[in-house]
Amino acid sequence: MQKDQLEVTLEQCKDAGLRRTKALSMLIETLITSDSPMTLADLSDHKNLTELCDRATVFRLLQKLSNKGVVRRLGLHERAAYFTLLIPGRHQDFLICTDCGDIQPINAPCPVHQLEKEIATNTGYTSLYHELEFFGTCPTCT
Amino acid sequence: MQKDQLEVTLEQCKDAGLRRTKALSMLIETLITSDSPMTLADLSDHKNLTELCDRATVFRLLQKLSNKGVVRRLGLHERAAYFTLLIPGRHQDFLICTDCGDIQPINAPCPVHQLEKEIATNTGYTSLYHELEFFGTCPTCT
DNA sequence: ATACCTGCAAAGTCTTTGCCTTAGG
DNA sequence: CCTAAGGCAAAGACTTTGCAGGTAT
Repeated sequence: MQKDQLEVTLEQCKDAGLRRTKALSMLIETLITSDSPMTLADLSDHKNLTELCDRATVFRLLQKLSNKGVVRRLGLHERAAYFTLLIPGRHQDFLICTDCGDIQPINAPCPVHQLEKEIATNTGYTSLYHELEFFGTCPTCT
Repeated sequence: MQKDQLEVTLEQCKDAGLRRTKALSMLIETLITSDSPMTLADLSDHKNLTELCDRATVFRLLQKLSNKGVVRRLGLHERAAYFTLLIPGRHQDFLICTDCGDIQPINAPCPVHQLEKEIATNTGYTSLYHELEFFGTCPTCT
């Protein structure tokens, strides 16, 4: 099943015009095997890849794969952290344009608080809070 | 109302042992006025602050304010972007420990997809997707 | 053959710190 | 006064790019 996924993804890459190199295969395999997202450093230092290729290669592969929509880049939009005042009782989720970077607050009630409570009880995590962001292309950039 | 918020927040800062300086007041005021989160650069280059103090000052203030729980730092946890394979029909949300950085996938059904559709219709954004992360202190780090 | 990939090393971009001066309380 | 805060400039931490040589197709 995971083996299939590797082939499927490599096929996608081929269709996208990428050559089938060892680095590419191993990168994809590593991502498939991992059950959570990985950073450039995680990947480049992973035993699968660290001997096999340079970090610049991993970087460029990830870059291409993001553009082709094969992988998704999470967090670090605009390469910087965002800060916001922490006002008790107030919570904001956001809608962000992946093209122009425009950020707007969402005024719909956040549907996540209930789940947050459940997670607290189920996992034993304390001081829970969440971040919810929607990304897409805004009408102007379409 | 917003004026009150400024005073309330400055009071918090005072309780936290911070001195009331021009830079601090203006930083808070700027954050209150903004309706979405701002980066270090946004703040430091903002007309309110750019002439008033150095970026290092803004940086240090934000750092203290985060520690005191007056502001929250969004995104860029671990100072790096995360990558994940984009498998159609599969979607993962995450639970992350703010102490040790442990990331685990959440297996509860994601309660956000419905809202995502509504947002698409209401705003005209296309290609919508979302990122949802829960943060807290894991049992081991408590 | 000929694009495309890579490794290496250098250049960028921001963040973070050290140190000495300034100024709240 | 005494200690926290701020300015300036240097140091870090990663990311990103240029170039010369290797490789899949």
